[in-house]
Amino acid sequence: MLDDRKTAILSAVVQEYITTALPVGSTHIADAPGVHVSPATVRNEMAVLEQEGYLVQPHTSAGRVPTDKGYRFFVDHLVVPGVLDLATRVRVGEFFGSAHGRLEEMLYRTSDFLAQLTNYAAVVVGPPAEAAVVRSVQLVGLSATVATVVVVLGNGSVESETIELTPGVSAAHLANAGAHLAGHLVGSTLGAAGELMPSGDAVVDALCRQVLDSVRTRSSDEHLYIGGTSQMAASFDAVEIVRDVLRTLEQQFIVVSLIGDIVQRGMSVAIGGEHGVELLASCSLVVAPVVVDGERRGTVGVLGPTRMNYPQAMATVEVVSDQLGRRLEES
Amino acid sequence: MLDDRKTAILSAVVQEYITTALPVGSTHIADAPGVHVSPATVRNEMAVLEQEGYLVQPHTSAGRVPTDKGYRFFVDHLVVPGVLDLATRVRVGEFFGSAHGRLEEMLYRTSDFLAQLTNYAAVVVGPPAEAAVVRSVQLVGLSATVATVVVVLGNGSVESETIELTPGVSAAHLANAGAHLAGHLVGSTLGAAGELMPSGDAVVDALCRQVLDSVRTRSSDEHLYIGGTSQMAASFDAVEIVRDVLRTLEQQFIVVSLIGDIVQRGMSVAIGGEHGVELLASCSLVVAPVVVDGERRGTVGVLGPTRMNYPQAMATVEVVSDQLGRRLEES
DNA sequence: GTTGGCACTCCAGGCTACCGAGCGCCAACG
DNA sequence: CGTTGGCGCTCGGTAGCCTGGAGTGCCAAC
Repeated sequence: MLDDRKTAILSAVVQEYITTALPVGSTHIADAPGVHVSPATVRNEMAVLEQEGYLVQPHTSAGRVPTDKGYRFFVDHLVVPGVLDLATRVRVGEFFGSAHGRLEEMLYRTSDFLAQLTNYAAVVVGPPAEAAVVRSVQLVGLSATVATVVVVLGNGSVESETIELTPGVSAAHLANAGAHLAGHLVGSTLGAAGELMPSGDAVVDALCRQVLDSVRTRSSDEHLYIGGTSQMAASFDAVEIVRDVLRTLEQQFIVVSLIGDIVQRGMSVAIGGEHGVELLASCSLVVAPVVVDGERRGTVGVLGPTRMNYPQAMATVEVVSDQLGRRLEES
Repeated sequence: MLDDRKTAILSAVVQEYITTALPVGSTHIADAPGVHVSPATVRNEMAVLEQEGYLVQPHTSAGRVPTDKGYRFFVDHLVVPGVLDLATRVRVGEFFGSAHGRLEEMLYRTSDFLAQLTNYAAVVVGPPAEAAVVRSVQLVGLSATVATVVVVLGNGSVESETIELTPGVSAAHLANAGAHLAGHLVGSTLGAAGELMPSGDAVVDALCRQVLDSVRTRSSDEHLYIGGTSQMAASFDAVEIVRDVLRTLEQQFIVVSLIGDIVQRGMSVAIGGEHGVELLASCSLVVAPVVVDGERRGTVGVLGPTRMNYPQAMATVEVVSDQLGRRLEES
């Protein structure tokens, strides 16, 4: 595809641009490791790289800047799986060692932590509730027309939902339905639980179905935790981009489906326009699935400018997702 | 304090600056309502207003810009409690009419809604858990060493906390403690519940105390919901300010205590430096308590630039807090 | 006290010039 | 034939200069 020298040059351009954010000229690259030729030669090669779409010039006679395709080649072929520096590994270890408390809180703090490590915004998609074992189901009446259903899951998360009661449902109905549901669900997962047994009371059965529907709907949408928006703001200098990114992050379902899409396609990095979300065109996303007991349970990732530090981001995301998975395995 | 004409001039300057964001010159307000004098006279008056600290010039021979003190006078003496336009009132009505579901979700959606109405960032501080009536307490063991306590409150919110069990606590202990706590707490508020009765079992009593402590600690900190950070980003044009504001918002406890402080002092508007939070020096905060059954239960507010549209923001915050209070009364 | 007039100040925007970084091309070299 | 040094060219960025306009402060006159 690209010969060794072009590869070395592309790599040097990407790395230089990542650190300086300035278009990279031939002389800056001439004696980079793996290159060591005259600037003139570098220019010739760069012209080719530009024709092939790996680099662009902001204007004639300026230095070169990597394109999305250039970054793509870089992450696919040139990022060595490098080990994270010791200090960071220690910090990660300490963080997860002392992490405790409710699942939701831990996930939020993880996103914040990841943002601090990378200096980009970080996202954590929580484990879907439907995959966790139900430990308890409870139906609590709040008024004549409103009740709350509370489901406690084995991974430490608690899902609750408010439901409107149809008139004629009494406290006894609620209690029966609660017991019936508990018998049906406790010990299995929300996703796997089969059809509900009839209880012998039509009102109770209808109520159970209503509760189950409402819980199922909710439990299928994944929770999103976003940290480090301020670091994101710091890595762009155009306020319009910051606004666009924030606007996108506010619509959590976009982000969740975007991340789901990336992971589904087996990718770990989405660069610039690749993901197809207009407002995030100047961003890249580095993600890694969180694996618990051999299955994917959520995702962690960082969101930064396309000129983000991919090696560092990838390594950090990798370590954090791994540790988070282990942490979740314990419970 | 200020004679009528100075007052009218100050008011005109503030309003003009709010809409244009440009320093205001004497000719622009010479024939504003309540002024109607020549530019020269306006200039004389403006010079006095500047000496007294209500206005500043960005540089010699530029127009005037209000100071924090100028805004303060404006909101204290010149904002007529004006009624919100009909369209907005209708929107608010529709919003709360269709609001349902979990308390947390509704509060989040409220903050988002308020942000859209005002075009500033919006904050909602949830009702403190300790003031709500406990409807159910449940203790669920997750493993030999971890349990979750779930408290369902009368206002529809659900508080949960994970606790570490001391070795030797059995499932039976958990069940006993759960029942004991339920008997103690259900029907009263977390804040008001008195001393725990001894149950006759030392292990159970210790466990109950542990749970109660942990729930009490958590229930005293108020939950914060922030919406419309993107609108905030749009109203500043310096990316550093956006970053600073985001950084502050990320540390929720700062915002919560700031808002609590403002409300406590009986204020509804904090302008620029008044609140003492360095990073928010170029922001103003308009807040209103949410009153449920005659008592303060949370707060709503908006956070915008010091040159925000105070009349509109104040009216909107007022209406939303009022409607939210009514909505919460229903449950 | 209010007003028109006048001189002054300062910013914003446009214009020019210039410098430097960078490129492409080409001829020469090994 | 790939590599290299050289040369001319092209831009962007910065600095300097000018000018127009908006605005002020002051003063004298009403």
